Amino acid sequence: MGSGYYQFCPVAKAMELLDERWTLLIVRELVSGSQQFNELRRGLPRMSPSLLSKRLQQLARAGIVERRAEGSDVRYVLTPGGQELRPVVEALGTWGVRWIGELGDEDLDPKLLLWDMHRNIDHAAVPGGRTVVRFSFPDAPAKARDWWIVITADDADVCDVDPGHPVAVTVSASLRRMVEVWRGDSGWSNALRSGEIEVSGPEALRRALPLWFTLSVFASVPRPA
Amino acid sequence: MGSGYYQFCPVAKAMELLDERWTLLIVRELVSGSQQFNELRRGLPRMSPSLLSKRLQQLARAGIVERRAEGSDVRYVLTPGGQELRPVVEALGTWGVRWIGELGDEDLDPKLLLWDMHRNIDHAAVPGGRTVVRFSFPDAPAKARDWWIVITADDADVCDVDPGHPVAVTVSASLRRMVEVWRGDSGWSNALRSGEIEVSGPEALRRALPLWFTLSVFASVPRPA
DNA sequence: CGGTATCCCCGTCGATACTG
DNA sequence: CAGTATCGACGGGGATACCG
Repeated sequence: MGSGYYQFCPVAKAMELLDERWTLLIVRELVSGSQQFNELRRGLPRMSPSLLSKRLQQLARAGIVERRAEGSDVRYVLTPGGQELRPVVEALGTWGVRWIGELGDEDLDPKLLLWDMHRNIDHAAVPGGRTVVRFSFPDAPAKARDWWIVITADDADVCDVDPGHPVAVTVSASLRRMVEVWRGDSGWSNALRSGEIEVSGPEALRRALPLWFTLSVFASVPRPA
Repeated sequence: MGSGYYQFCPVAKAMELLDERWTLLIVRELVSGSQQFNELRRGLPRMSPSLLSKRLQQLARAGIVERRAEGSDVRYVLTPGGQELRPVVEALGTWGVRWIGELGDEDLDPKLLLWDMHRNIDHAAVPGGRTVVRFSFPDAPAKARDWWIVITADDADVCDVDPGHPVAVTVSASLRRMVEVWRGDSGWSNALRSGEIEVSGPEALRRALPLWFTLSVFASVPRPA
């Protein structure tokens, strides 16, 4: 960037750091609980690893992130100053979900959707043992059509190939509708009633499934009239 | 920019618009009450007019700003969606004032300081008629050393040349200290007691002067321990 | 006052490959 | 897993001049 604004205004000073491409999305990921390098990458698929590396260094220099290496285990952790960026991220998301209505087809990344969903599972609501949910997006390109989330008592994994375990429930929907439900643009119940999302499997599980997934934190933001 | 993040996340969608250089500072200016093109420029001295023009068009296209031309009078006004960016600007400023401690000498722009101060005058606290306050920054370059604010009942003007009217009070300080007081990093009383800011003039006015200026909205943000 | 037009430099970012 | 290395294109944006 031109790098500096040459202003003493706190907003300007904050933006000198935060207006660079990707920076605030990295903070979002950290706020969401990601800590490892490749974990961050999964939440930022279009970002090159070198750029992520560079940004993490910048954030560390700025005192927003601390790099903690214990042996070969490396973790990026928000400092107290970094944690206070949470309100910034929340304000941006709240604004975004209200005022950026239109999502392009390019924005509908199933990998990202599943990655988001898997880390917001309400494990207490899911039956014990191992539960496999299959997602099917008939309108997506062949390679991105089928996904599985394998849920256990305290973990969840995303697969883009059949993990082999028996599937408890299958969710079938257009990618767009599924994203809209996740974001809270549209409700589960409407989408189910209209048949735009189909859930198949034993009735008890079918009914329970919407409770397994805690939706995006922005889903509950009221929308403009 | 690479322009898009290709994510449906509301934070990402918001940043697609707002992470471009200068954009959020324009919003800050609009939130602060500026409406005319050259008024905006005064709050963004280092921004080229062409870029400002371009950004305003982008903001208009995004539905954040409305361009209202009545005859030859042109005003840029925040739409309802734009007004809801206020919490974003406030969150950024609140974070910035807490965690970006160090201001470079380059950040200490007296023109910007006076511009900020003049639009935050508590006219009810200032004596009636015309009151002229002179600011003197001995450490600033010759051309930026002396400034005058001419305050009337419902207006205030900044001059960088002596407007000729009798001066009611003169404030003398280092630019840095004055900025720190304005931002709330340092209190009026400390700066006055230590002599780092000197106010000269009739005692009643000298005492009253700190009340004439409402400090930055971020001045009251509590600082980290 | 309210902008456009132009010009060119330099840094950013993206893509990809590769290493310990 | 956790990054570095390299490379090239592109375009953002800074400066300045100018117009109605």
